[in-house]
Amino acid sequence: MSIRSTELLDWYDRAGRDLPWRDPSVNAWQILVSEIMLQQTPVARVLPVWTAWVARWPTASATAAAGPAEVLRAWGKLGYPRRAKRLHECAVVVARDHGDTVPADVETLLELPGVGAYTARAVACFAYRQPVPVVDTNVRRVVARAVHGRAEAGAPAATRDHADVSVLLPDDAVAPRFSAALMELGALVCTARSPDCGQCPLSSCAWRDAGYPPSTAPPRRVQRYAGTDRQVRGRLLDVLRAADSAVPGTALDAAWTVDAAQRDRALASLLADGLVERTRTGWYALPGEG
DNA sequence: AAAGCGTGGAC
DNA sequence: TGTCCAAGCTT
Repeated sequence: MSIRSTELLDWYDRAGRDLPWRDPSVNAWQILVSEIMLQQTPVARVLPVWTAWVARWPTASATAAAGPAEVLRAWGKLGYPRRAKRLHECAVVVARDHGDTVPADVETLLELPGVGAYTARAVACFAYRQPVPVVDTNVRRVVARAVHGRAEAGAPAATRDHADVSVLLPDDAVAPRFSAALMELGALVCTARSPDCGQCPLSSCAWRDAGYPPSTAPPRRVQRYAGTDRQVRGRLLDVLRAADSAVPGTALDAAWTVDAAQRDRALASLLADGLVERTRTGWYALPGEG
C-alpha cells in the first residue's frame, strides 16, 4: 500500500503547524539547532528555547564563540544536556572546518557531533531541499500503519526504514514538504497513544483495512527515572547552571543527600562526559569556566 | 546491539 | 499516582 502525496500535502497545507524553524528565512544552522533540540523532546518545550537561542546565536561561529558553559546554561532544562555539549562541538567544527556553513551532503553531516541518521537527512532535506528519506519515530509509525498494516513500527533498521520511505517520496521538488507532512501526520493525527483516525487525510491505510489490529510487540520496559543516576545528574547540573562560577564539592553534595555513592557515580559520569570539570583547586564547574 | 542518557505534560 | 512518551545519538 502507498500514500497519495496530494491528499497528504493538502492536509499539511491546511492543518500543519506554523513552526518558526519552517520559515524560509531560517538558515541551515538554525534548522540544525532545531533538529538537535527536538531529539526526544516535545515541540512545545523547544519553541521558547530555540527562539531565544537563534536570536542570541544566529550562526555556528557565534555559538562556538559563546563557549560550552554558556551553551549549557542556555540549554536550560531541555534535557539530555549531552546534546548541548555536542551542539557546541558541532558549532566549532562547522565554523572552523566548513567556513561557518552547514554541510549539505548527508555523508559530511553524519561526521558532525550529535548528528545521526535522522538529523543528517532532516538537515539535507529541510535546509537544502534534497529528496532524501527523513525517517523519525513519527514516520516509522505512519509507515508501519498506512503501508504495512501494523499498529507499531518494529525495531529501527536504518536500511529498511530508508528504503520504505524512498519508495513513497514524490518528485524532488515536493519531497521536503512530503517528509515534513509525513512527520506532521504522525505528530498530530497518527499518534502513538490515541490516533485520531477520523481526522486522517489518507484515503488508503493498510492498518484500517486490516481492522486496526493491536500491536503484537512485547510490552516495552518502563523507563524509570525517579531515583536513577539520570535524575542525580540532572540535579548536579542544575546546581552548576545556576552558579556563575565554580562551586565547592559540598555544594554538589547538598544536591543529592540520600545516597552519596550514587551522587559520586553521577558526578564521575558527568566528568567523563565533559559536562562538568574539576578546577585546579578541586572545585567543580561547567566546562571551560573553571 | 542493547542500554544509558533529562524533563515534564497528558491521561 | 504511575505510566507513557516526545523530530535520537553514542558506545
